[in-house]
Order: sequence, then structure tokens, then C-alpha cells
Amino acid sequence: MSAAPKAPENEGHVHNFIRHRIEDDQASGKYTRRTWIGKPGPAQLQADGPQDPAKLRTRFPPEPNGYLHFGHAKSICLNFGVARDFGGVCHMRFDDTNPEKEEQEYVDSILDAVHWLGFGWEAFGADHLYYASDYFDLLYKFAELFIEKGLAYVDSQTAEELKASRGSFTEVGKESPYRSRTPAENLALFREMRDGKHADGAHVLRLKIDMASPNINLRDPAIYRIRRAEHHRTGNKWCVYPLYDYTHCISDALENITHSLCTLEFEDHRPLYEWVIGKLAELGQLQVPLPQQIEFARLNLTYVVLSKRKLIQLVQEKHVSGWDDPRMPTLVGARRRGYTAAGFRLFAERIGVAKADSLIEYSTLEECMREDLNETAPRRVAVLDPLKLIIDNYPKGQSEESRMPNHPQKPEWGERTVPFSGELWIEREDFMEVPSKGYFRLFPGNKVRLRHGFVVECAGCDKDADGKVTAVHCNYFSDSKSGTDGSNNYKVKGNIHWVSAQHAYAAEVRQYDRLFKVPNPGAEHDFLEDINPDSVKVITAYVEPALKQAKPEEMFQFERHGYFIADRVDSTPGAPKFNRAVSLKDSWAPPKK
RNA sequence: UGGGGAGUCGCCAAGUUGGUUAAGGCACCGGAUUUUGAUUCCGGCAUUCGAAGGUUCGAAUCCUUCUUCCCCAGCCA
Repeated sequence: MSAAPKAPENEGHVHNFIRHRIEDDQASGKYTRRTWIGKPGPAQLQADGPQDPAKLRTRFPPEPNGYLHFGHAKSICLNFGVARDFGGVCHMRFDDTNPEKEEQEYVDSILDAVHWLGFGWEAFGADHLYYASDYFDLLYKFAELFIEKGLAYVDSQTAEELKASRGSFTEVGKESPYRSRTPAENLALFREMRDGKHADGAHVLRLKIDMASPNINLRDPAIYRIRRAEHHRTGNKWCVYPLYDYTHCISDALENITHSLCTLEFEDHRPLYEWVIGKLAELGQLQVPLPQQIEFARLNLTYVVLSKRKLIQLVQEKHVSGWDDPRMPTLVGARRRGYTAAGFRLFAERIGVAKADSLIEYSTLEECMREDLNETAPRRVAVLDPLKLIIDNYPKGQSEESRMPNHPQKPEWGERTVPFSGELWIEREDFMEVPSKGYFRLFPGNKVRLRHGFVVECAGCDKDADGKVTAVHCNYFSDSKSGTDGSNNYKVKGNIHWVSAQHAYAAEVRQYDRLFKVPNPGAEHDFLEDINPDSVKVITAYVEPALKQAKPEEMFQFERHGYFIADRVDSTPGAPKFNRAVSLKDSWAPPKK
């Protein structure tokens, strides 16, 4: 697990409706009178604490049932970012109320991903890492309280009967025949449920609200079900587990959350959220003012799928190598791909937060990555599609050194030495026997500079029986070397990169492209049909010798190509393998081949 | 169809209680600089705010009607 870094600086944001709401609440002093004993707890406990030092509390509440994806990055940046900017803290909380789907492996990976993104949950001298399962005892106690007050009852209908009696969009629901059980009966039954006296699914605890409500969530929602499953944290202590609508709002209130940010599909749940904690507050169980749920639009991105179901399918059916496949829109995948945490933070700020459904163009994300990488990645040379360049007039067997800056705009990053010789690898697309219009690289008779080396003039090429170019010949001007006085006497438009054939390191390079070939995968048919068959191209490239020493996760710009990272999984000491995170922009449109 | 939301430039998104020519980013198009056809830099890019009416000296912001899109009927979250 990576170490928890300090909270990143506010990287600049535009105003959004959530920040406005928070500003209003802070201006009115809405939450300032709450107290906090240093940990979550009900009203009676919190009452003994001092004023809450946190001006606001948000929470990032994933269910540990899978890996985090780009959509979570938006939520993480929002929740932690807002807490950081308004003098608060964002709690890291696992919504672990469904033991059948949850695993420790996922909590570890989620914690690691949040840290990687640059956020932490320690503040005011405490570690705000919580689990809904920490509240199981209290949640149970509150459930008995609801029963005692006649606000909840045990329903013994089958799941099918429950579904049938819930009604529909246009017809009201029917009250359960068990709805009139007395508090005493309900309490006894609920305790039996807890004590394992009943089979899974035999009964369910329901809130008694309104079967005729136009909001289906208020038609006596189930809040506890019987499920014999081992929980990753509480083991077999429980065989009844609380459901989301009941658990989430109470967890928020116990943690003194002020602003509970979630996605749009929970808008209909807000009345229930408020009903549950409102009742508990009336009963003196929860501190007021209560947390408020605020919904925002989830992230949608072109050329990717973000639904958990589809991501699982991609992994299980082996369309990708795993959750951390660099083409996956997961945070582990992005990290391997070479996307950066700072790039994600920039992205989150740029796309904003609003309530309108949106579909962000993938280029927005790519540009954020380029923007970060351009500042942080040292430049290196790599020939990805090699073609031999022979300098006919260069002394046989000789070699020398060229000095290259590590970053053209950052002289303080220094220079490095790269060997030069009479036989080089250049990019196949940097030569055209018959140049097309506007092409200013190598072609017979044309002069070009071997970047940070000599100017050469193309003399022709060798071809095989099929007419394929096998080598290019040229002559160099010995007084034209970069860094020498003579270099200024040559003015050429083209600059091509190269690497000495006898010194190069032959590296495995994976050139990744989008996993899907259409902007909205699955819009017209099964999303699997939209998979891009060329989403990865594995090649052997010739790269400058020093790259052999690249450490896992070291990132570089391979000049004129893009940003690459030494793979943190497949690299071995002295034999790094590189993944392309994102290409450089290219405004030159080569003619069709 | 009942309920809940949302419609500002190709894609996002500011615009708060009505008041000069409707921010900014991405994309795109020019041009300058450049030993990356990159970066950087300058310039262009909504007489118009889903539509139609209305109120007003004045409306994206107020009223009315219409329209399009999204979400909801798990003992998932």
C-alpha cells in the first residue's frame, strides 16, 4: 500500500452548486454547534464532546465489492477536495452491509487507490476510516427502537409476495397482512431472526411508512433481511444484515457528516434518508442538525464503459488481462497505463460537478494527462517502427556521444549522453522515397537534422525483392553537430529522432489505444461488439541505452511519440517494459498509406 | 402512465436574489515562436441560453404552456 500523502493543494476549481450550498451553510453557521467526541456515535455520546473541530464532514462510501474506476475518481476528488477546501475532513467509509459480495481484497485495493489519487482521511488527530459494519450493534438497537415505537414490523411474506404488493408506478401498494403485528410480536420475532431461529428470506423487517406513497421507496421499505453469510469483518456474528437505505443515513449521522454527496439515482431515496434519521433525531438518538444528502451527475465518458457489471464481464471473459489491464477504466488499470493522479485531479476540476446528465469526451481526460506529463516526464528517445539509416560517409566502426537535454523547457533538468554511430535506427515513417506534399522529413536529396546530432542528406535507399525499403542511405556533414558552432550554418525544417543500432536497448513496448471503437459502446447492440480489436499493439522498439535502467513506474516522454511508463508488473531489473499512456498531439496528417 | 430530476457553443460548464457587448476548459480553425509537425504564445469560435407566449425600461435569470432526455417498482448499493 502506498503511504498516505498530504492532501494535494487545491488545483483550482470552478464554482458548482455543491460548493454554493456549503458556502451558504457555513455562512449561516448551520453546523457549528455540533459536538464531536472524536469518533462516531449517537447523540447521547456526542453531547459530551467539545465543538466539532471539522467545519464540514463529507464521506467517500464505496461498497468493497470491486475495484474503483474513473467514476469513483470524480467522487473522490469531489468529496476529499471539498473537505480540504472548506476546513473539514472526508471520511473513508466502507458500505459493507452485503456480506455475500464483499471482500477484504477490495477494501485493500480501494484504500490503496484513494491514497494513490493523493488523498488521506486523517485529520484533527484522528484516522477517519470507518465501516458501516462498525455500526451493526447500534443499527440493530435502533431497529428495535423503531419496532417499539410502532414504526417498523416484521413481514413474513415471500419476496414474490412483497414485490407483488408493492404496486407499480400507477397503482398504490397493498398493505401487508403482517403490518398490524404488535410491537411485542415484532420485537420477539425480530430477536428470533437475529438469533438464527428463522431461515434466510423467511422474514424481513420493514419500516411502516406509507404503502400509497407515490414514491415507491416510501412504501414500507425493507431495512433488515436474514442472510447467513460470513462477513469479511464481523464473520458469523450476524445472520441479519441491514440494508442500504437504513444504514447509510444513520452512518452519516453517527459520523457527523454534514454533506452526503451521492449520484442522481438516489434522489428518490432522499425522502427516506430524511425520514429515518429524522425519526431517530426526534427520539433523541441522533445529533442535529442532521446531514443532508446532495446528488450530482455521475461520470460518463466516451469510448469506455463504467458499469460494474460490464467491467466484470470484460475481466471474466478475458477480453482484458485483468482488473489492472492498462486498457481498463479502473484506477489500478490507469496507474499501470501511466495515467497520473494529478491528471485525474485536473480532470475532476475541469469537468465540474452538476446535475445534468453528461457524456465527457475522452479527449478531455487525455489532455489532462498530457498536461501533467508534459511538466513531469523527462524526455527520452525511442524508435518504435525501426528502419536502418546508414551514414555512408561516417567512419566505419567509429562512434561518439551526443548530448541531449532532459527537458527542452527545463534546462535545470540537465542533459544526458547518448551514443551516436554510422548505423542508426530511425522511424520508418520518417522516410518517404517519394515525398507527399508538405512532407519535410527524409527523402532523396533532402536534408534533415538527426535530432541533437548531425545534419544529413538523403542519398537513397535499399529495397528488397518486394520493393519494401530495407535501409536508407545518407551522408552527414561533420561540421553540423548540435552544440557546435557549425550547427548554425545549416537550416533544415525536419528533425528526426534516432538511436545508434549497436547501442540500442531492444525493449518491449505496448502501445495502448481505446478499448472500444465507438464513442458510446453498447448503445446500439451488445457492448462487446464494440471492442476495438487493435486496442493494444506489442512491439519491440529500439530505445536509447539508458532506458534499460528505468525503474517500474518511471515515466518518460518518448520524443515525438508520447508518454510511456515502465510497467510496474512486467518489468524486471535491467529489462523494463514500457506502456504507452497517451500519445502526443500530432497536427501533421500523413496521407493514406 | 404516478413520482423524482435535467435541458446555456460539437463536449463539459460558469452565470445566486432580472441590469453594460453570455466566463472558462476540451475539441476545432488560423497565425507566431520552436533542434519534438510536441510544448508555449497570440487570434477565431453562442445577437443567443430546449420551444412558444407573457410580465418588464430591461430576462438565460420572473410567470404560463409545450417539448425532449434521465432515474425509480432488489430481502443490491
